[in-house]
Amino acid sequence: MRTQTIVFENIKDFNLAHIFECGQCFRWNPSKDGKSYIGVAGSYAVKARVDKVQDRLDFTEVIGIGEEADTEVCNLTLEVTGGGESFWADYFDLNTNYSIIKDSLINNEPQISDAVEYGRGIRILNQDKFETLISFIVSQNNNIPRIKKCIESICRKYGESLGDVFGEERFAFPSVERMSTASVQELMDLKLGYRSKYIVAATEKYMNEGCPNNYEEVIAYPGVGPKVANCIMLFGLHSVEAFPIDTWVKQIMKDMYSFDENNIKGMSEFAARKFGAYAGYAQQYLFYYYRDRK
DNA sequence: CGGCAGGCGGTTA
DNA sequence: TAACCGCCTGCC
Repeated sequence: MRTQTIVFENIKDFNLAHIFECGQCFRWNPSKDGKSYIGVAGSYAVKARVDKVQDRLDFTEVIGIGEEADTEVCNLTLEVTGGGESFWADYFDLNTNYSIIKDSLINNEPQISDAVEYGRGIRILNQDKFETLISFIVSQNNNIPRIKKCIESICRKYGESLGDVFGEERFAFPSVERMSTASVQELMDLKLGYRSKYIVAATEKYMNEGCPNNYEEVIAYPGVGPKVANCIMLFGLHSVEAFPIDTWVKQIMKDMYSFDENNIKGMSEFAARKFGAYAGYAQQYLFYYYRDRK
């Protein structure tokens, strides 16, 4: 399939590895060239690359995906099968000033500064709501490689083919309508396990009621508890005050603030008080920092 | 083999 | 309301 190129210039606080490895998305992977990530967002395939902008305005250097161009000014180059500039600017949250967010977090809680520095190129993506709902139902009691495999299987079976892009066939995440054709047995065959019935029921509910708009509506979905609901709020609805508490965050809160690991309520209240409207960003910096150190 | 991985839903006390 | 338990699967 043909692609077009979109370039966003002079971006700060942006690092592909930080963005794609901080637990918010499941459909991006490093490309073999070591300088790009390839993914699918919405119904578009995309290859993303970052160039570091040097002192001379006419010279840029393509850097590897693990390298640092995030506190420096950089350019983001996207090869995409569709979507306009505004779609991709929104997807990558390019109109948000992360320097302000990071300064605010560190001022209110100096103990978080190492984590913020470590994940300083993180962006909270604006992902499709239905995809986020189903993906995080799949994520429960599950590990990342298998979550990615499960979601890829769903896309392959029910999603629209995007044709051969960047070396292999890519598939969009299925629409609600297409997903509603799936049976529990079919999903079991895709190795989704006991989450299969949740996915069928959640798709049905979404078909009937439309997109959930707040935490109470999200957690009312089958297979969605507090942790998954907060992930959907943060990653799907972009409610950046949401603070998902998973097994990693429990460990972090125990280590940093001596919380009992069962005291979820206490951790939530602490996060709301300490990080306020930016709790979701704090969660991402902390999660990425601690998980990478294990 | 048991334990565990970005939990949830149902049951029990 | 808190504590416990079973659950699909894959990997170590």
